[in-house]
Amino acid sequence: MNDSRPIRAKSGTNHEGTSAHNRRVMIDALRINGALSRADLARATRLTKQTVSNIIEELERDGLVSSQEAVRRGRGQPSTPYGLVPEGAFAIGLQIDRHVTRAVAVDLVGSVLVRDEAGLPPGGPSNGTKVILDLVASVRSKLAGIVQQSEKRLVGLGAAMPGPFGVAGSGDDPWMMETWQKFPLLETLTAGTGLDVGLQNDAAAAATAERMVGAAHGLDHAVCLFVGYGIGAGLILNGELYRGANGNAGEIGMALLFADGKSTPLEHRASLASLYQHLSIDPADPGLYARINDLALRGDQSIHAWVEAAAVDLRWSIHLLETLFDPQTVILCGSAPEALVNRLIAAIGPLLPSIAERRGRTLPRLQPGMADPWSVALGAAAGPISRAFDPRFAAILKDSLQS
Amino acid sequence: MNDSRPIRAKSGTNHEGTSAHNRRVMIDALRINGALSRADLARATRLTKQTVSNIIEELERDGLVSSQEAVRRGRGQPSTPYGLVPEGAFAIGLQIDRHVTRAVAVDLVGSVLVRDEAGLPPGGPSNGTKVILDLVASVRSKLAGIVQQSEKRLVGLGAAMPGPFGVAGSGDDPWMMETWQKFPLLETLTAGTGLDVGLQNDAAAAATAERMVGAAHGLDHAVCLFVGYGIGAGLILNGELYRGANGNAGEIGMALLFADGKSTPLEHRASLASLYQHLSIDPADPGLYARINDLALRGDQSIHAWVEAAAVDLRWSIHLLETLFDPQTVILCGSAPEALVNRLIAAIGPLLPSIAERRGRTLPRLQPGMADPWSVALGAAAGPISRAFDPRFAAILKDSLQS
DNA sequence: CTTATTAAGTCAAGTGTCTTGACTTATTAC
DNA sequence: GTAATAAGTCAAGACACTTGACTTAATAAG
Repeated sequence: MNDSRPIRAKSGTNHEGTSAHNRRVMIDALRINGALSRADLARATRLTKQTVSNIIEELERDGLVSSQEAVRRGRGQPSTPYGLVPEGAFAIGLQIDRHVTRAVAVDLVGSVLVRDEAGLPPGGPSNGTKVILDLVASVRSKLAGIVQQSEKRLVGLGAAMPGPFGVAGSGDDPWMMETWQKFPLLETLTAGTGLDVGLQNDAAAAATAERMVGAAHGLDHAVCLFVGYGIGAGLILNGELYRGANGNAGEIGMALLFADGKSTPLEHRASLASLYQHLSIDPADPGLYARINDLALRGDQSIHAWVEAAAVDLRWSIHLLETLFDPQTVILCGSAPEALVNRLIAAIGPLLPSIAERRGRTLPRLQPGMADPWSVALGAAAGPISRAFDPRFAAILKDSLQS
Repeated sequence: MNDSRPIRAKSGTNHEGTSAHNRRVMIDALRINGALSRADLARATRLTKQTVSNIIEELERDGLVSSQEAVRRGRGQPSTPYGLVPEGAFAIGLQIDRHVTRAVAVDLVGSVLVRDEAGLPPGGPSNGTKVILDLVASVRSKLAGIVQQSEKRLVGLGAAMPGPFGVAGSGDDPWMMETWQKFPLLETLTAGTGLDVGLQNDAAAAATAERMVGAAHGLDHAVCLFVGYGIGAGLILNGELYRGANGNAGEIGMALLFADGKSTPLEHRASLASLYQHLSIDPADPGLYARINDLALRGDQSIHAWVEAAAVDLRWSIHLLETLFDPQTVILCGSAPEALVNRLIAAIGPLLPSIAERRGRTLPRLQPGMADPWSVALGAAAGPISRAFDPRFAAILKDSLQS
């Protein structure tokens, strides 16, 4: 009876877990509602006034919240609102894309303090690693030049790149990201920066950004359809980013569409890659963004056909995401010029009927999100901040407390 | 500054939440691994031996676990394994389908102790409510006849019916479920039984059943594709059933497929309803199940064409679910005869390429699940048991503790 | 202007649950 | 037979939330 099978169980919790959760709940409440008094916090979180007082005192000592001018709200002692201190924490966000890498430094409330980018040489990680590490170091030192003690308050480095991760020979990827996807990026970045590093795909990063400072702010169920070089969906489910069993959830770009007897991945039909192909543009062109923006603003005919075709696929994608995830809202975002995203949204409507057509909806079914080449890097930075400060089941458990 | 906007915040937690979580973690560990000693539990949950001892003692007093014969495992004092006591808790599961309603009584480990069914008269809730309440009462009294004190250990009533819920005029539903979907079933059942009632769609119930006693046992990320009168997906994400913002997540049957220039919901192409139509069978026929089972077993030609056509759509559905949810496995189940599900699985293979093709997979991408007319009722009953005993984020929070 | 009422926030003691470290018990290895 | 090992208990301790009385500071009412 040599019974050495591993025992699977979820982790238990203890006082520290309780306390960690309550701290996170306070920060979350202040992020969603803006400054609140301790009495407000006590009512909203169902904790006692005393507990809230203790936690707020601690958060204030830690430099995460600060008191504001007292507010008279009728009879009774005026309340003292507390708000998040933007300089309470920082994170570095890193986007690795086909031809370029971008890094930003972001604070606790999601403001971008530093941004910087560099071209990625061809050849994948062997040539790109140094560029990336230099870029991160540069952003980090610029941040240190702007705010004091930034290093002490740096909660981590979030990296974002196109997925999927760890998939057996996707093979037909013509954009050379496969070498990056196979590369031990996490380990390299950890070793090269000494920071706590997280990795997610670009759509997940975009969703994280939308949740922190965008259209998904305060929502617990939102899907971000991200149109970039590829296309993917970032999933906010139950108030947390959903990653799936292997970090590849939401890779809708790999969904196969059947038409005319052949199957094509969505990504080949509705993505900037397909637009570049349609326009016969070199994706490595540095003036790309401005050029597309210009075309979109002018309503150029050359872009029109692509927009119309992509809108058909996107309309269906949105319908499908609504049907499967039942979110409060779908957000269309991208690392594309805003003008292009707006044209897409205009062309997509009206939406297909779906379970999202409910009586008493308050949010629109489809909303524009950030459309900005920096949104992925911002989302990448939002990852560590969310992991460090948002209420999450995992944060309560013992195995997440020490390590 | 009359500032009375509602403040949104997540609930905090306290010692009770900690304790509730740890109890649930113990029960979960025993459910997944079978009987375990306190020392094993302490290692697996990262709690101290002492804490585990206290909790196990309490669970034993509550009749949820019991000690087994001591086991000698080499040097050191023999360990005393503790296992779940099946009679520790019971739940009633109720399935409401088009022409029939089924109820089961289930124990803590998911064994069905009582099962009973009744035909549903046409006319929707106005005629059906009494039938349902009588059925529940009958199952309940039969359970009381089998086990002592069953009423005291009844944790709730789970109901399952085809979704979607609360959707504005789905209109084209030819199966008369719409009147049920609009009916305040939850309130009626609560009032009529005095039990804690939960409601979910049939696919979600099937997934809950698979997680408790089926192919998803111990998995944290699994998708159950449920082929019944309609078709839907039950989602186990992060170890919990995912319901979406409005309880309609996974309603893949409403996904529109485009072919030959027109759009058709998946449900009209791959579901038992479509099979009945294909075979020109009356779905109200009481001998339906046996007849289909017989046809499937014989490999009848009349069923073959439908199987082949449905397999195409199901293959694609599985591909899509893998792509969007990145689960550990997809489970095909149904309220269909097992022989039919097996034929479908055979016809579906080989699967389409997707992100599920990973190096080092241990689980098959597609597995057969329960195919049994009673599986939905079982899953419905599994709902309250899961809510009462599985580790869940919500169970830690203060607002779930008292009410 | 005075007093009652209301609400925010503090104080200090209390309670529940996990943790710690020493100890007991039971078995196998040498 | 003794040492080593592992399960499990005991009792004190630590931690974080709770309780209820109290203080502070404002508005409403007379």
